[in-house]
Amino acid sequence: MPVAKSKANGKHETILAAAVRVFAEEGYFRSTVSQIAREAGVADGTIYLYFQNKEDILATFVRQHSLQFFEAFSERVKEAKTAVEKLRLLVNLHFTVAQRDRWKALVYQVEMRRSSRLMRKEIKDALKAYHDVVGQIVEEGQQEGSIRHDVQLGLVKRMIFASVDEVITTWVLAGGKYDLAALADPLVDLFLKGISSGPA
Amino acid sequence: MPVAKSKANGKHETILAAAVRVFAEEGYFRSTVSQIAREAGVADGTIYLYFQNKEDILATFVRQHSLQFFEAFSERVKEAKTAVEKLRLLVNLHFTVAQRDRWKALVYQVEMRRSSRLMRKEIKDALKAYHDVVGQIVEEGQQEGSIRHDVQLGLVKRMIFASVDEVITTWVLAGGKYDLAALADPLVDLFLKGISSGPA
Amino acid sequence: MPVAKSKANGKHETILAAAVRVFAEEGYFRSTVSQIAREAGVADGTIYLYFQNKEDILATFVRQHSLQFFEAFSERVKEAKTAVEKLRLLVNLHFTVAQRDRWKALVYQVEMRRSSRLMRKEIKDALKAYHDVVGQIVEEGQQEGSIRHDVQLGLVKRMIFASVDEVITTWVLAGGKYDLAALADPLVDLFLKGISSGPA
Amino acid sequence: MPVAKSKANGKHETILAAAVRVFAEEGYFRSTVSQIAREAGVADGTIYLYFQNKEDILATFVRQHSLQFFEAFSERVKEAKTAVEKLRLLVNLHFTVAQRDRWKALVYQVEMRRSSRLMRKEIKDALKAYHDVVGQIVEEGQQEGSIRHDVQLGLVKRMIFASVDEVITTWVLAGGKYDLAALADPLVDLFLKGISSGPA
DNA sequence: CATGAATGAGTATTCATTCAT
DNA sequence: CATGAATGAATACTCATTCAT
Repeated sequence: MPVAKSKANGKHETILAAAVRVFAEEGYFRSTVSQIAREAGVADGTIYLYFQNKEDILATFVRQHSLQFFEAFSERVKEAKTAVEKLRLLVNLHFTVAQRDRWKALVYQVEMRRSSRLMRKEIKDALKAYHDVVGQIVEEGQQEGSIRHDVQLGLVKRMIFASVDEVITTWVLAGGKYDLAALADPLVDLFLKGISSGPA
Repeated sequence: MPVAKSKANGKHETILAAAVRVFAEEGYFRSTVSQIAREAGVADGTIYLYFQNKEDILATFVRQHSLQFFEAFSERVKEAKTAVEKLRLLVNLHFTVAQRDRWKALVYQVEMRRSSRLMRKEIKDALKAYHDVVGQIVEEGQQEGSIRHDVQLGLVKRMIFASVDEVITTWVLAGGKYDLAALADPLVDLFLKGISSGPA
Repeated sequence: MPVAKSKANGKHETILAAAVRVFAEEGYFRSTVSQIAREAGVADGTIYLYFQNKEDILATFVRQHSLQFFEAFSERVKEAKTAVEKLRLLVNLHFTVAQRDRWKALVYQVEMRRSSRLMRKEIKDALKAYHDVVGQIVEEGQQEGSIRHDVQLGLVKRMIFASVDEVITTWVLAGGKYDLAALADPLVDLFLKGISSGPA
Repeated sequence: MPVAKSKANGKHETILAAAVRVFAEEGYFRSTVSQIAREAGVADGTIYLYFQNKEDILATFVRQHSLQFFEAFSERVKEAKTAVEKLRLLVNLHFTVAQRDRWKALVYQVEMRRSSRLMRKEIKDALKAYHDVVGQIVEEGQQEGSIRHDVQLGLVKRMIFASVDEVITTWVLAGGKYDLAALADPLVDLFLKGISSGPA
């Protein structure tokens, strides 16, 4: 069964991978199409056989990376029974994926947000998908009775997303020196119990 | 006692204010030094009498904005007795300031992170200051007994900073349509009590 | 007797015809070899089996179009007895041919002159052939006594060629809205009698 | 009395003159902005302080050259009494101007027609001005009785313009080897008396 | 003969920064 | 202090042409 011709020889992937490496090292704006081509071992013009322009490379990566993440989550979420378990799983997966390929994480966390017009949509889509997942989990938890009803869903989504995102970004920028995945459970505990000592 | 010469005629501030407006409207990278000069009503070259380069304008704004924020906080924190009150005050102030000048907030929240080398330091400094303040509050709360001891301080700092930051950014990008300050208390409640319904 | 291989399956003509359409619509310089290939229904590389390069396509068309024109003239000139009749026939044919296929005329009149090196020769050849024909007619007329002897042949040739050419070009660029052939006789009358009212 | 600042130091003219030389030698399309800059002794970027883009340089030259030509004609036409004298003057001036600066003539005659969109208008304007002048002369001649009434004005205009144009172009492309101005009167004679020997 | 993926040379244009006035 | 004309490095993108299949 033949795959799409333009992807048959994997040049699409080769270029994408090369671009991620270059973006991670140089930053999106300082990266040059020629650099990416060199890193990918192709001619400059070849880039444009597979991507519309420089920004499209980044957008494609973001789209694809998001997709893979949520597919993986969909797959693994079946293991979880309760909403809390699902939340732990989500955060864990996020941290694990980031730890597995720091370059991808760097681009996804930091460089993605630098571009513009075209990117805005990709970022929005990715964020929305994340928010939706969190939202479902929270609502499920409320039905189960494990999560309070007197919370503003919008705030909860933002708190969880932003915190996870920030912890990863910090780890990435610190050079990936420590064990990121180990922070998943403590962070989820914070989400669940808060920092207050009393019964509030 | 004479003020610094470069600030004597207020041209420094004029340029800074103009730059913030331009950055907010065009985005840092698409902004042009000429645009800023025109907006400020000075010649292009004049910019370089008051700032080292384009990036320095942004860095100066960030530095100054941070400074003002923490000065204001230092002033107002005296009103607060407990750590929890201080936390509420911090978040409230952050939201209020953002709401007061959305353009500044836009640049501070969004554009600041787009630049590089030079900015890295400014961002770090600003973050560190914020983290320090949060850290002090949390430790104070722990001594008071109002905040649990079994939390990782680093995670708490990041959670609080990232969540506040994200809520503001969302508000800014949404065009400042709703009342931001009203979200301060609910958000702090989330920090304190978490989302879990049980006694944990 | 086999025909030239490259013309056996008519692909040569197919490409040529496609090119003329593309050149006419886009202009020579904005036209792309890929566009021509697509219009002709062949692969990009196939073009180069039948033509040396982009310019050669245009040159070939010009050469061929000129040839056909002068063959047609040679054929029809037999009908004419006097030099004046031949001149009328030449101009008439030129106008009629242009009117029959405006796209070809557009390329021949306008685009032909845009290319360079290689084209210079083709244009020269085409012009020379035209000049030769006019020259023969004029000389014949001088022998017949119908055309003055005190004219500079070079100027006469240029006047006739340029005027016919210009009238066609104007018609082409105007979108072929009016009847071009009807202008042949009035134009020849101008050549013959001039604009002066007196007996000169 | 100060001239417009941007033209005060003649850089506008310097660049224009340099461009004409480069266009004449290399042809418009093969000419490079860098070449023009070098020839003018300025930096590449300086070109864009005085012209919008490459094509604007050519357009400016054409506009200016046309203007100068018609101003000169307006001035000198006062010397002429009859329509025929005016016609001789027009053709003479055209030939003389071309002979005076062959480079300008080369660009005006040959390169001008190569560009596109923007140029279309300039060419049209220049042609129209020429046609108008010829048209006025012919009509004046008809009123005087020196020019026949049974001619199509449109054809006469085209014949005269095209013939003059072609004779100049031939001279230019031949390298300006012979005396162009000497051809003015014989050519006008052709226009007036035609080539026919009989009393028509 | 035919294909079309790959090539890579070639270029207009922008804009942060400088410096003579 | 202020100006703004001049600089020139830096870069994404196109497209005619080739050649392995």
